[in-house]
Amino acid sequence: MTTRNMEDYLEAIWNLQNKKGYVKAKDIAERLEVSRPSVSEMIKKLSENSYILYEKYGGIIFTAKGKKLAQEIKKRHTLLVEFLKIIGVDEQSAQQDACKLEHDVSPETITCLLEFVEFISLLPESSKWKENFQEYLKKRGLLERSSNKNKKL
Amino acid sequence: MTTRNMEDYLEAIWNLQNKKGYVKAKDIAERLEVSRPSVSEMIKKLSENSYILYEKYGGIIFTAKGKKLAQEIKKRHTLLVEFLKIIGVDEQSAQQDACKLEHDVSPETITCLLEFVEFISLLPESSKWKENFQEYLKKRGLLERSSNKNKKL
DNA sequence: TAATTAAGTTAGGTATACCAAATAAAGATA
DNA sequence: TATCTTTATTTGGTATACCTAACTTAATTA
Repeated sequence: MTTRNMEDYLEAIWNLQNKKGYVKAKDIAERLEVSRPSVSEMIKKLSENSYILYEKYGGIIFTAKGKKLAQEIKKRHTLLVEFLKIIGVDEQSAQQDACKLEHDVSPETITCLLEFVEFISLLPESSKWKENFQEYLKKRGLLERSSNKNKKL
Repeated sequence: MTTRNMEDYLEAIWNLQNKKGYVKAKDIAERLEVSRPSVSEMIKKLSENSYILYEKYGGIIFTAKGKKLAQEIKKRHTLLVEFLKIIGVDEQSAQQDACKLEHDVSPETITCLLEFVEFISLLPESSKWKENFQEYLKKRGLLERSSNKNKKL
């Protein structure tokens, strides 16, 4: 089994791979804001669990298993961001939240989210779903936000 | 700051409190499926952090701070369950997912979810949103599920 | 009330994930 | 090529959260 941390590292490696074509421990450390010893440790662990191939002081390559998992994580992330944006979360917060939430959504919920996102995006223009929702948010904002300022939930 | 674990314990204590009127370490252990020593440890920690009042071998009472936090957590949980059910997740999975997700949703996302849930529930019957979504899911199920059986995402 | 059972705590140990400091290897440059 | 710099690893230590086994306190019941 993978821990949420292993998933974070795999995702980071995946992203770096796609962005730069190669992956250095230093870059992982920067991206995840952890120390290099932490990265060394995790690389060892991911390697022991056959998610990546790694030789000391060498490069990092995904195994088939690792690649598959990294792609799944990435898809979950993308889906969550899409969804969060639909309900009005701004891009940056959506990215941040997705990073955390992606570890805990069950496959069933993922399926439902996927269907929801597809459903919304396939709505005919005439349905005006987005406009209605926007309108609702706007009204709500005008009417209630002021009295809700300190309600954090 | 609270860890996600502290939040889990606070929520469990809150729920037991409301259900039974009092809280025993044993019950917390059962509900969270952890050992009694783990509960002792966490009780100590929550007490040190002034979320609860506790005397050895005695009862557990929330402080104002603890009560406030427990209520927030509970609200987040309830909201998440409501939302998940709207998009078609079954009750049980919704409960389970909410337990995990509730620790990681940002206040901003909570607000958006809340607005979304309210928007949906306030839709006039004539909008037939739910019916349309149901219909969509049904069609999708018939058309694509068979070819998607092994796609886990 | 004394003995038994149930509940809670302490002691000691595991696993994950983090860190700083020290060391080792690789890569760059003089 | 020898030195210096960068990068990576090892070492040793922290914090969280978990556990079992042993012990203590409280509650029950004989």
